[in-house]
Amino acid sequence: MNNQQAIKEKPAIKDKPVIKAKQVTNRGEEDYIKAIYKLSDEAEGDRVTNHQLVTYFAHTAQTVNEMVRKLEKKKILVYQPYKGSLLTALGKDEAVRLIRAHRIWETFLTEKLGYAWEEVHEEAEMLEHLTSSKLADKLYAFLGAPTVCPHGNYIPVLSDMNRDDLDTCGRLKLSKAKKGKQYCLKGVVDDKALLVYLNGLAIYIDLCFTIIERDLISDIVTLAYGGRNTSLSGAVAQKLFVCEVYDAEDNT
Amino acid sequence: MNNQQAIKEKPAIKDKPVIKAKQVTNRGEEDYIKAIYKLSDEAEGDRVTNHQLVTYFAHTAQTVNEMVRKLEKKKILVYQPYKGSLLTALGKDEAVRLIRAHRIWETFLTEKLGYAWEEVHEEAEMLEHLTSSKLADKLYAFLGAPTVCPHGNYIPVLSDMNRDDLDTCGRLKLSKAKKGKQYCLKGVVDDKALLVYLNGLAIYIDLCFTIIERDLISDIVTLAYGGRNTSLSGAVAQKLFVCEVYDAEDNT
DNA sequence: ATATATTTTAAGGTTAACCATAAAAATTCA
DNA sequence: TGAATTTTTATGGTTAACCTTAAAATATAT
Ligand SMILES: [Mn+2]
Ligand SMILES: [Mn+2]
Ligand SMILES: [Mn+2]
Ligand SMILES: [Mn+2]
Repeated sequence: MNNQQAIKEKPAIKDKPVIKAKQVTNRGEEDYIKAIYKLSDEAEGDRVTNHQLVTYFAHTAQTVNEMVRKLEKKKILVYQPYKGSLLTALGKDEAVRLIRAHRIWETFLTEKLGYAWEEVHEEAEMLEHLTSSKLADKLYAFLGAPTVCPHGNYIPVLSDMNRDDLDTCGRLKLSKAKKGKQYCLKGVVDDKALLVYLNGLAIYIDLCFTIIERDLISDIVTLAYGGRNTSLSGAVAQKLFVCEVYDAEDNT
Repeated sequence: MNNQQAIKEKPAIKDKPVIKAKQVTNRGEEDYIKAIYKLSDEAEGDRVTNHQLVTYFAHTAQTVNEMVRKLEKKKILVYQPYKGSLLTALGKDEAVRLIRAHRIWETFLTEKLGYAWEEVHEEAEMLEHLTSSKLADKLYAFLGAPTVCPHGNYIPVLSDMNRDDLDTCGRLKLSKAKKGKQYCLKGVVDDKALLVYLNGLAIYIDLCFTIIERDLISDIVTLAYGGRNTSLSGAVAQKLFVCEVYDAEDNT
């Protein structure tokens, strides 16, 4: 209905249809991979049970089973009924890639755009799925190759791909810290309610404090910092990662 | 099956399930909105026919019809069979919001991450759908409130929301330019093949040139710039937007 | 060793976004 | 004013990612 129908020569420059998103894995699958990677830290034998995924995602057992079986077919994990799932090397690479992208975005949003640390997780949770290695690497370089995200968690690099202790390395859960010693906060679990709670207590990454009380019966840790004392439940203390401070400096 | 089942007190800080992506419109719909907005520039009476969408997306007529009817139900457009679709005010706002996000991302990718201008469209095409107004505004401020994207197209701001001439304002298609006059390239259609082609010809935004030949029979424009002459087809010239340069400066 | 509880899976459903085939309706052209 | 062409729409499919209900398999605890 227009000019050139017989003159069809070179692949001329013409209006191209919008590109189709054709990814290998999609958001649903990718979030399962990350979840299994994360949950396998705590679980015995590193296996992640379907039940863990049911509670983590608030999906039905049926849905979890379907997803797990699908990822199994894709060689991303090995699944044993009643035992749980174990990521393959392929699956771990995927997980680390996603966690890397996630933390890079979180760093970008806080460092460059001025987001608060409790605001970045949701955004990163979406952006991570659209992040090619190229984009991740360019962003990472732009940020100056940061080692940690705003919550103090390590941003993995390629050489970390198969390290299993990504989230602990060198750090200690505050719940395992000892009375009388001094610690520095180096990481927190990225949970919005927790982050807002910590804001209210003026607790942030790199804060140093002394443990002045450790009540093992009520499971309460009491910290002293900035001229105040704060008591935290064991549940919260389990979500804070610290390093011991050896040189006893003044930190009022 | 664990510690506190009777002690259910405050909304305690516990593991939250991963957030669910709950957007009002999704990628498919959003790309239709943008397409209708873009195509309505050229179309008569601003209406966009289903046929235009069929060729634009390379979707079937059936699919286009379904999407159009769905968007109609959502009050995003008004559709008249055999006539075409017209965006409502709501639809236009959506379109401009998306175009704004798209161009902001493109600017970020080139200005901050060093992407080439032909590499950014696909990335932006995905990122735009995950961009809240908050994110768009923060990115925009971070970029220093740029007026144009890497392809020279205007980045709309809120006050532009209902302007219809977003993509022309003040500029002229090179295909309409006159022999002997001098012009400055101010914008190009964001088409990858075109961008790569222009790279090869050392043609970029803000290049100034003189039209030394305008062959209306063969539909060819010949430009002189940087000590060279280049001939472009009318099809290409239609995708370049220029401003006339009045002060005849030296630009060899 | 059973009974109970938990976990898995079978069977079938929903919605979104696509597809194909073909009938119906409107437009355009001679 | 037909006849040819184009546009729309009715019907029915597919896949991905969720769901419910309920049966089957396994684990655990007495
Ligand atoms: Mn996070
Ligand atoms: Mn995610
Ligand atoms: Mn673009
Ligand atoms: Mn898009």
